[in-house]
Amino acid sequence: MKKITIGDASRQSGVKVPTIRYYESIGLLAAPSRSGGNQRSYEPADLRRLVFIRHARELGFEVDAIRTLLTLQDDPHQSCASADAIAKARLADVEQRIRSLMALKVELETMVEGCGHGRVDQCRVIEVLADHAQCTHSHH
Amino acid sequence: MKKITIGDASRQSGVKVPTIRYYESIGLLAAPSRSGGNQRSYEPADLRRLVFIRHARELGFEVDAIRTLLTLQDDPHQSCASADAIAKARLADVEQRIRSLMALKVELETMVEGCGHGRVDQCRVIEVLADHAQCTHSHH
DNA sequence: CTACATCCTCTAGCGACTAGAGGTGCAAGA
DNA sequence: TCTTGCACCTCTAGTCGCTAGAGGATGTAG
Repeated sequence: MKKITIGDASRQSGVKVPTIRYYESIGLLAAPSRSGGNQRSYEPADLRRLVFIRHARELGFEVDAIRTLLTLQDDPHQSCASADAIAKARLADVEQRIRSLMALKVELETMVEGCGHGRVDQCRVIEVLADHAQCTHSHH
Repeated sequence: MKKITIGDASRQSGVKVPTIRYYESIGLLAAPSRSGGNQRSYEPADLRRLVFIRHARELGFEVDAIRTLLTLQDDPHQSCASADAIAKARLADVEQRIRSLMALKVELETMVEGCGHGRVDQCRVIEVLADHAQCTHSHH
């Protein structure tokens, strides 16, 4: 069997080399065996784990949540209630973020549209920032 | 005129006390005069600046962008092209974020809906994370 | 005068990496 | 065989925008 170096693992998983070492240092990925001159040598299972982690990070899961998801994956006979709860919490968070970003978008659009491209003292961008009362939304 | 302590400034601007000191340390807010036993004493103009900063932060502007916006505000005869550009860049960023969060939401919803609340080996949450090919969207 | 809140400075920590220094290992071409 | 040059190693420090805490000084109310 050919040995998988950290560089190969990086290319095959899409996780950068220093990030792989970082994941090892925080215990998200088990330390692999070393071959020859102290170089890390990975197994296919490690690659799958890295892809899992990358995908979860792309979905915005925090490292702690991923830690839990990984232990669940390691023991497939457990109830998946925890995984479900984590995903639901993340979904709620994403929905909340979308709501505030939408409000923010409206506010920024008003600012940009109101800018007459003249001097700063007529600029709505600066004006709105200086005087919160001018906001269309007052939720923040 | 009564002296405005850092605590008053905090209450009136909505910026926390350590954050005000932090803003001073990074040069976002000028160091105020000190009165008596070395305590900071603010002017009304400082309060307006703090509100400006807080509002800009709430809109997601980075400290560097705020620095530029503040220098623009200080010189109202300048062209507001920079302010406009900063706000437009921020708007584009917000729109991009909304788009990716929407895609993410769809993916999370699929995961959560697909969870049969049984054991982990039938859980779609874990499954989707382990195998990226199962994503409805493939942009990431 | 005594509490007690508020202020001061300074350092360290958060999350999730990223960058760089300074050194070793390894495979391929001359 | 030697050398070139990339990939690897460890370690520390930096990123961003704060936040927390230690340890001490000051200000105010009763």
